[in-house]
Amino acid sequence: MKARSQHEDEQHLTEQLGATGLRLTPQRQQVYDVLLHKRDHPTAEEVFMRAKKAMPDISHATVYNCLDALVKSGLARQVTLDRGATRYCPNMHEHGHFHCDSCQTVFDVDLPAQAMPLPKGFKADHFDIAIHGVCPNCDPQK
Amino acid sequence: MKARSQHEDEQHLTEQLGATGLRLTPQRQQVYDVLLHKRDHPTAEEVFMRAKKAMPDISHATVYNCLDALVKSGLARQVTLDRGATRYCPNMHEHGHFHCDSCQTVFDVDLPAQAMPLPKGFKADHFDIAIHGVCPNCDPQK
DNA sequence: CGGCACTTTAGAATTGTTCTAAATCTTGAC
DNA sequence: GTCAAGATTTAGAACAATTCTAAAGTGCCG
Repeated sequence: MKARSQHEDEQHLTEQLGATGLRLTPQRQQVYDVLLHKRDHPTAEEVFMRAKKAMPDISHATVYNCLDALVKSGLARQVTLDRGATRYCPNMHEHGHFHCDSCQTVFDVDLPAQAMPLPKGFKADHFDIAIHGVCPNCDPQK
Repeated sequence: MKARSQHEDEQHLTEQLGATGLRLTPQRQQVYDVLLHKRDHPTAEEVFMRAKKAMPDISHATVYNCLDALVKSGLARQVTLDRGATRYCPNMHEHGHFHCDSCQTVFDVDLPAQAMPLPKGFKADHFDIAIHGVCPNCDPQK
C-alpha cells in the first residue's frame, strides 16, 4: 500500500508519458486517477462512466485514446479475460489475474518468481496469465 | 503426432458431444475437421471460410454454435490474445500460447508441470497463459 | 503572432459475436 | 411407419466493443 502524493503522481505521469513522446493532459490524468482510485479492473466503458463524473465532457474516444496512451507508456496493463470487453489495471508489478466464475470478481495474484521455460530461441517480452476458478468467498465447501 | 483414424475421430466426437448432451451433426464434424486439419489457431471467421469450402451452405451462426459445442464438450479450447477475435485450438493437452509480435504466429508451448501457487482458498479450474514476444524465425539477432 | 504537432470531440463505421424466428432434422413413443 | 418433442441450422437483424474520421481545440517554439 505505498501511497504517492498527488504531486508525485503527476510527476510520474508526466515522465512516463514524456518518455513515449506523449503529453500529460487533463483527460489522461483523469483516466489514470480513475484507474488508481478503484482497482477493480474496469472495462473501458466503466472507466468512461467514472471519468465522466469528474469531467462530464470527456468523450468515449478520448477514454480509449488515454487508456492506450497509459498502456503504451507502461502506466497500465490491459487485462483480457475471455471474450468481452478489455479491462485495465494500473498495477504494473508482475502478476496474473484470477477470475472467479461465480462472483465475476478479478483478483491480482502474484506469480512464481521463476521464469517460464520457453523452447530455445523464443524471447518472451511479456506474460498474460489468467486463471479461472472459484474464490474463497464463493467456495461452496468453505 | 499421434494420428487417429477417421473412424476413431468420429467415435471420439460422438462420445464427447454425447457426454454433454449434444449430437454429432455433419456441421460439427466439419468444423472439428477444420480445426484438426490446420492447427494455426484460426478465428471463428477463418473457420467459417475454411468450412465453407467443403460445405458451402454452412452459416456463420452455425460455426459459432459448433465451436461453442466443441468447447463445451472439451474438444477444443478458446484462445484469447489481446483484443480481437477469439481463436480456437483443438490441442487439449495443457499448454500455453506464444504469440510472435513480429510475424503474428501463435505457437503452442508446454507449461512447467508444477502447479501455479495460489493464495489460500482459491481453487483454480483452468489456466490461460499467453506469452508475447519474438519467435526464433523473427529474432533479428539470430 | 503564426505554425506545427498533439489532442479531443462527436458521430459514423467496422468488427466480432449473439440473438431471433422460421425451417429442418432426429429421436423416441406409439 | 407416423407423430410430436426437442435439437439444430439458417439468414439476417441486432448488439457490443472498438476504431476511424474530420473538424475544432490546445499549447509550445521561434
